Amino acid sequence: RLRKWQSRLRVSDAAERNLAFALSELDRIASQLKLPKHVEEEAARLYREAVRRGLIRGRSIESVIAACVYAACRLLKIPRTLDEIADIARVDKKEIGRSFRFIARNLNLTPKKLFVKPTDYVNKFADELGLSEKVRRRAIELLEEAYNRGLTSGKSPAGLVAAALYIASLLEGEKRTQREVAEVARVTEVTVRNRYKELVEKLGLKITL
Amino acid sequence: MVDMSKVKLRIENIVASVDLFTQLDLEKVIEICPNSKYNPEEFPGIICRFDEPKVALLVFSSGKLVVTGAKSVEDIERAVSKLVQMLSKIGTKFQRAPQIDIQNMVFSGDIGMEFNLDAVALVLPNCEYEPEQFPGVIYRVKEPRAVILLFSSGKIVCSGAKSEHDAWEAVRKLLRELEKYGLIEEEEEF
DNA sequence: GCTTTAAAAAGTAACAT
DNA sequence: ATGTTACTTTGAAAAGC
Repeated sequence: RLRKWQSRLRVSDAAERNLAFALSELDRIASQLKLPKHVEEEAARLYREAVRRGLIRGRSIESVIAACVYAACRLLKIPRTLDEIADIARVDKKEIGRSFRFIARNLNLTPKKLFVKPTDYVNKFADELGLSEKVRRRAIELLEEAYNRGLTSGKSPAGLVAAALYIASLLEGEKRTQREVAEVARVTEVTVRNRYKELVEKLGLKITL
Repeated sequence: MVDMSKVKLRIENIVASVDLFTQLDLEKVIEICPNSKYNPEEFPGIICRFDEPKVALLVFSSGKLVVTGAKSVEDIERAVSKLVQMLSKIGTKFQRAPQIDIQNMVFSGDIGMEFNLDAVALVLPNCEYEPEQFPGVIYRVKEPRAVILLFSSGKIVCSGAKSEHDAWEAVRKLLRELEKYGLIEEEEEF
């Protein structure tokens, strides 16, 4: 009986140590990303739930915590790219993505709950690019038009928003380069260019610059 | 009834496990396999490729094999016969006929209609859609067990099925769901 | 869990020219 | 700025770490 007792203590010790480590890792990521307190709390809630359901097995605590941070951002509509999280977490993007998809499946985080409007990304990227409200509005119009014409399905939302902002910045006379826009959206210039070409072509935009 | 008349499926790959019921000395087997690779350090089996039929075989010392890349069950049977003949020349004795089990079949296909994947993911239960990471909707069918990747073009990939019939059945179930949630009508907005 | 095999879908990325 | 090649996702088995 004593042995059983000791092993229980050991187990709870390990569980507590893991939780403490996970929460400190969460704190580190949240503060570096300057996330609102409620996002950090949501991520912690998701992590505890994932642990309770045994979803951590076979996955590193770090990748799951990073995945919970990303999921919390999505659920609370705080735009943050997976790349930004991968930069500070010490697991690669691929691993975080796998953990994210796994917890999303098992905690019933449906595409609907996780959906973040392109508008939110427009504002985030525009903030970082110092673009005006006029440019943002124009970019959003372009994105709605593109969506209605079936040009967005399957494409990277970040790439689409980047291209829309690039075009809007040209149209409104607040030009940003493809490189600048690609950098904040965390996509390559080639992606911005490809989306840009398609939007200009299929939406019949005339850009004379 | 679901309209499957425009749906197309094409076999792309078949994976089978095979038991030859004979232990194999891989050091001898490598000698008779032209283009083969064997690094026990990184992988315990010999990786062997045939041009006709065009398949890749993983040969293990237990006498078990994995045959991949085949486009038909017959290709797998021919590949196994070919290997058995090669092994016979090396003196391997066979007590009984090899047992072949189809483990996985991969199909590419087309539903014949375009989809707004955001709309699909919004209402289709048990699906995944993360366009930032992968352009298709991932839909898991319970029975028969299979997974279908649905792209905005209407093209699909079905994997995990153990027979062509199961693959068609899985696609039929996906279409039933799409129809049930009103995603089949040409809701293409122009 | 990982290692190795094959193949498609469509998108994005990496590196070369 | 293009073009090529390569990688993302799905599935399963093999023997062993």
